[in-house]
Amino acid sequence: MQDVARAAGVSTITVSRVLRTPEKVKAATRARVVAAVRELGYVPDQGAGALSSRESRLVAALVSTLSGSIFASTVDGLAQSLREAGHQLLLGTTEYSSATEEALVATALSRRPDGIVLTSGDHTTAARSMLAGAGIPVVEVWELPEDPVDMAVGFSNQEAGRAMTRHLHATGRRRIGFVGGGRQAGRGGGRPAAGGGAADGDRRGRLRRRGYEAALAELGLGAPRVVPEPADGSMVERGARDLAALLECWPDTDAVFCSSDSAALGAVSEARRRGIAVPDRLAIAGFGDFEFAGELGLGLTTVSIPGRAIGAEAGRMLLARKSGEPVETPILDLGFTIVRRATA
Amino acid sequence: MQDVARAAGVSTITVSRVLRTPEKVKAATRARVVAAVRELGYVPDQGAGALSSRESRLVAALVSTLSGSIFASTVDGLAQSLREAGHQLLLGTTEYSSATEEALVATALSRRPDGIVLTSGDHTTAARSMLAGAGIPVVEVWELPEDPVDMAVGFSNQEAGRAMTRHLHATGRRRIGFVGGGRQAGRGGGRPAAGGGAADGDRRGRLRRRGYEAALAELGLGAPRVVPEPADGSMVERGARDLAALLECWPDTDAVFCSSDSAALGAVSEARRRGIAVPDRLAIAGFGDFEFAGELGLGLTTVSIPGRAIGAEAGRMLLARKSGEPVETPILDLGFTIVRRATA
DNA sequence: TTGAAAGCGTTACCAG
DNA sequence: CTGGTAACGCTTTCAA
Repeated sequence: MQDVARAAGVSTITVSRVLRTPEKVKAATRARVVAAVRELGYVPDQGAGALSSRESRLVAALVSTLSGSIFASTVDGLAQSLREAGHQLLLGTTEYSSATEEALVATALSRRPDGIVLTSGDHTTAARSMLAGAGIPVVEVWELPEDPVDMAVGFSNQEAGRAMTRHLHATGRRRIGFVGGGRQAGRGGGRPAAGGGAADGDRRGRLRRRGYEAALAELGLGAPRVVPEPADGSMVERGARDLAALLECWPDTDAVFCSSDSAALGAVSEARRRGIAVPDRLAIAGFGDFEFAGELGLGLTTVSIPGRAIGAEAGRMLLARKSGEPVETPILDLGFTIVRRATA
Repeated sequence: MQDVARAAGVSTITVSRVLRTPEKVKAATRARVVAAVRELGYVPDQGAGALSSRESRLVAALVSTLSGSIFASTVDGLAQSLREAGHQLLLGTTEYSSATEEALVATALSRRPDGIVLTSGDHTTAARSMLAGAGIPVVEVWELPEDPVDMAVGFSNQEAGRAMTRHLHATGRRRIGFVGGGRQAGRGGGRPAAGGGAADGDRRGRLRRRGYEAALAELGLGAPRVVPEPADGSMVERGARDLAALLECWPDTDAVFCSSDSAALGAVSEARRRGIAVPDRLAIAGFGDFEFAGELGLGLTTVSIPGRAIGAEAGRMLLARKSGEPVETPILDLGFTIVRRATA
């Protein structure tokens, strides 16, 4: 910056002003500075600027994973809305471990971001207190926590599970099972089904399952039909194996709600292998409306989630809050849509 | 940091040492400092540290998009390998515009990252010179550019196109078409098929198409069969429409190589709609080995790419270079695999 | 409209 | 093993 100042015959602060508030500098001076900047290929150091101005123009996002159709579009939407507002995105992946999340919250905060986005509603107490103490806006996405740290954008996973179960009931099904999610709490054990494409944390899957169970109770459909210990492997494989196990226990099952489209894909495959007519003998519903859901005569009935919009809104809320604007809906429910296709 | 120092009865530099090089501080002192850090909930400011040490522990990644099964796992792999090495990821999305990329290169460099990863092989001259002038390691991923800026990790898209075309030939096909990629250069116009899920830039699609054309020539299979102006819309839709158009022009086509699995999915759907037997009457091959490729009796024959490994390797190369280790293979070909399933 | 001085929170360098 | 001092590159605040 000093080089630029020297070349333009001004002081460094004038260079700074040309870059940040050009209208406050006389046109002639500005032109000289701009020329010098170009000439020297000067790229300002935002880190130094942040240190001085106490504004980093950085937003951190902590997601469990990017693989597997779930959060990628949310991050994409977030990155885009931040870019348009001149902010940058610091990304961390927690791999579904809240211990890792806690560590990442610390490293993220050490960059002094102007805000932070989390794709998880449950945090360690240490993480929560760091977040609260950071004094920056926090947005939790993809669910609507009962006890949000600050703001939230998402939808009710429980309502989604309930709604789909009721949809299955409305189409005449009475013996409805649940596949591919909701590992028992306290079960411990390894990370949730890796690779899969649908894993989005036990927590949310459990919420959808709770909605399923609530609907069963409301509708008087008897006890839940869930295989106790989900298989390992990818979500697709798990959907297949869970369905097999489920039919083992309850052969008369006439519908299953799968915790993700990937699991539903596996379940549909398994049903076809067994010669079970879908949906005539067995209705299958998914969750997520992944790319493949509408294709191939598969026509998967599923729940569609506005993933990209969630990210974009999170960015907007964060920046609004930062610039002091009041955020009218700090807990924003973007809802979900039941997409009725062929399988249910 | 001063507060911590005061609380522990030491100087700030000792606090710094406890945090960065604990072994250089006497155990007793260290314990006092650690206690004070915990007590006060002190989180060091890495930005300030970076300014002082000229080491940001930040790596920037510029990808075209995260949506759509292509780069998500690469970014995931990168984030993970960086995290394990104590570095953080700064993410930007270019939305397939090299003008946006140029702007993002500038903003990324303004954070003084220790390295930068790009999912594109073509950059504006301005971008190239900024990258070269930054004096940091650069890794281009997902292709092996002829004229790399610095290092590269990926595979040959052209070879992949050639290999799959030869595979189709080896299975007896002689009238082979190409679907779903390779918009004509210089055509201008809007961004490449959005949403799709398979779009990974015109450039790489074009390379695969070039490989397809090379194979046709080598094998004496006549002129390429490509519809001149690809349809808009999602990649899946585009695959369907392109196939329809292709069969319009060359009704006797007996195989198509689709530039992505999404396009192949659309093509398979279209073929089924038309009652065309796959693969008996028409073989269909994809690219990418997306999650759905192996399922549903679809059994899509495709090309599998080690996306996650590409990201992980990119991180490793970057950090190796940074720490002065020699990088034995600055242009790393991770190859591809032809996955033969049912459709071809 | 422009500039000088004083930091921002940390680490490098050199002493002790 | 520990500390003082001087940066790092920028912006804020106050003057001119």
